[in-house]
Amino acid sequence: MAKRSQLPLTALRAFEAFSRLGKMSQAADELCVTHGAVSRQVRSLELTVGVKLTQGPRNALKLTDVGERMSRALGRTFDDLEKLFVDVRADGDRELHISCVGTLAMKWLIPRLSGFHARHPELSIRVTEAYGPVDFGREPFDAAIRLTDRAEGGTATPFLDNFHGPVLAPALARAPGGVDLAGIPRLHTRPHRQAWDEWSEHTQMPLPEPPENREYDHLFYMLEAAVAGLGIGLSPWIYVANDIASGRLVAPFGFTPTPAKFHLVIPDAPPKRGLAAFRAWLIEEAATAPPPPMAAVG
Amino acid sequence: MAKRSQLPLTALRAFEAFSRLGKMSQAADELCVTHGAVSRQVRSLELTVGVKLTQGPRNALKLTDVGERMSRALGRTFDDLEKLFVDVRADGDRELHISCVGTLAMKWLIPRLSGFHARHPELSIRVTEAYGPVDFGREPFDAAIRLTDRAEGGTATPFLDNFHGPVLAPALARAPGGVDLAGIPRLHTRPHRQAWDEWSEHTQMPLPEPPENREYDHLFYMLEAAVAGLGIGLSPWIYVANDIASGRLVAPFGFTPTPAKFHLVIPDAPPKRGLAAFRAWLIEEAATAPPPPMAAVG
DNA sequence: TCTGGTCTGTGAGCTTGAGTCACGAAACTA
DNA sequence: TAGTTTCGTGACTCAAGCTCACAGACCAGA
Repeated sequence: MAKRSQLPLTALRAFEAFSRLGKMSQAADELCVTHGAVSRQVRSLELTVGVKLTQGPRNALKLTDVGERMSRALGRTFDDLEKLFVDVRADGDRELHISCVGTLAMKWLIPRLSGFHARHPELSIRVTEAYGPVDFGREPFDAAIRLTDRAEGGTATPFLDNFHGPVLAPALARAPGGVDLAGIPRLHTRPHRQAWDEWSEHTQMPLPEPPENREYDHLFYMLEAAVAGLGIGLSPWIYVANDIASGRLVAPFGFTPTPAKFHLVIPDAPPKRGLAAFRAWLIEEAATAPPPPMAAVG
Repeated sequence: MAKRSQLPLTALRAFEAFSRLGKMSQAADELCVTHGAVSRQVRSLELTVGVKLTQGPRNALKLTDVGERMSRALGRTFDDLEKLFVDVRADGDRELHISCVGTLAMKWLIPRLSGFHARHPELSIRVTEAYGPVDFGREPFDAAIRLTDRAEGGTATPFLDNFHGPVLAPALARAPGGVDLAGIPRLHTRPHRQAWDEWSEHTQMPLPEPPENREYDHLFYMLEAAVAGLGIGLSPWIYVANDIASGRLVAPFGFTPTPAKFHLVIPDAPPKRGLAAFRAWLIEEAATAPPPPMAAVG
């Protein structure tokens, strides 16, 4: 019986508008439908509750007593509902939800976010790790950060160049005769096996067969292996900047720019409040980030 | 912006059910839909409010903080809505809404209703005047009273025979030579012009041409004219029983049953609470009503 | 009393939101 | 490793809900 799952919500909304405005045609305007639609909805509501809610001649419809009572209660309830909805939406306005490739998020974006919060205390950033192409019509993201060489599904603003280069533990690099790619085990990541070939192409450096190839499921594991002296790995600059600064890793060949850059992708449709500020901050932050040691031009 | 006219009510209901039950599949059961429907609605709600409401792996979905707050407020609001709806429906249950041919309502039903109220104080009867065939699927009536010789759109129970006969003012009837249909102006009602012919047919009485024919828009006007001595009119018994008892009118030919009887028509679908009591009372009341003076069998 | 204006009711037909079905993926569990 | 539970989703379907256009009821002013 009368469970909430069966509530005729559309009819209730139509009746609420009619009862508040007094005229079906005005209610229709508010609901952006025709008066006929409201008329049908009100009639259908009367049928399901089994009570007449309206009375009087067509051109001067009034509510019945029951209709009057229902109107008052309904009005309050819809006020609540509307307020709730607006509140939650306001939460949404205060929060920028960024979809970001996980590695950049962890090593670059999140460590810098406190600066953004200090400058824009009224905005909060929520970062979700994601990799594939983003579809703003399907997921509630306000923007996405992706490493790509072309825009995809929205307007993409490049804000950070990407560099990569071989890194290894200092102890391994200090071997007699300098760093020889043919003499050190080579470390790979499974998601991006072609990385070394790309680097060779970008730098025009020959890539001799190494004594051994090791493969890791994730860049972080690979980097830990490199720090431990297990071989030489290829890594984007931003992920190892700290390790190089602290001397845990060295980059004997420097870093080379890749064609792909980090882009901020924003949906074409509605420019969300705070997004411009975020983009400006992002570009500024990227500009002040320390540049990598460049590759010795071969 | 975010006006109540644009509220995604279905999505809100789906999310409310999901947030209360914790599982999409349970929410789907409650709403009598598939889990896919709930999934889509929740996702669409997240898109329109621009906030993620759920998080976690598929098989153990949780609400986000915003989702949690929204859930609480939504739950309360839907509680209100459900309660309101049930209350109004309960009003409907206490009230029997009868569609009744106006003349019977005024002269017979309404004067007797106090007896019904005394016996069933928990029920209230609302009588609306109507004439045409009733469509319970279109109007919120619980039952209808019609003068007909066949059932129409529902189950019809005959409860009161219909009689008709010529009536006129006593002064006019006392004319020398008794009442002569050929010598008295004949009164008609516009909605039922063939009434005199039907009476002639039922009684096998010849119907000579009168000196004059007068036509009235409504039976009541015609009866007033008869009381005023303007002519002889044909009226159903129940409408003139009081006038005859009080001597304002006389019926020199008595009254003749018509094939049509008064029927209580009730919808086939849901037997409304109190309707059985009303029908019983109606039949009883009709049985104890005084019979008319019968026609002298010609 | 006529005429024009306002408002709602309604038959017929159309559009699209909401749902179904069936499959797949992700996370557990034994 | 197989089985279970649960949610996400592409493709398709269907009827709730709407529009359109007309009609009927009422009113007001000339």
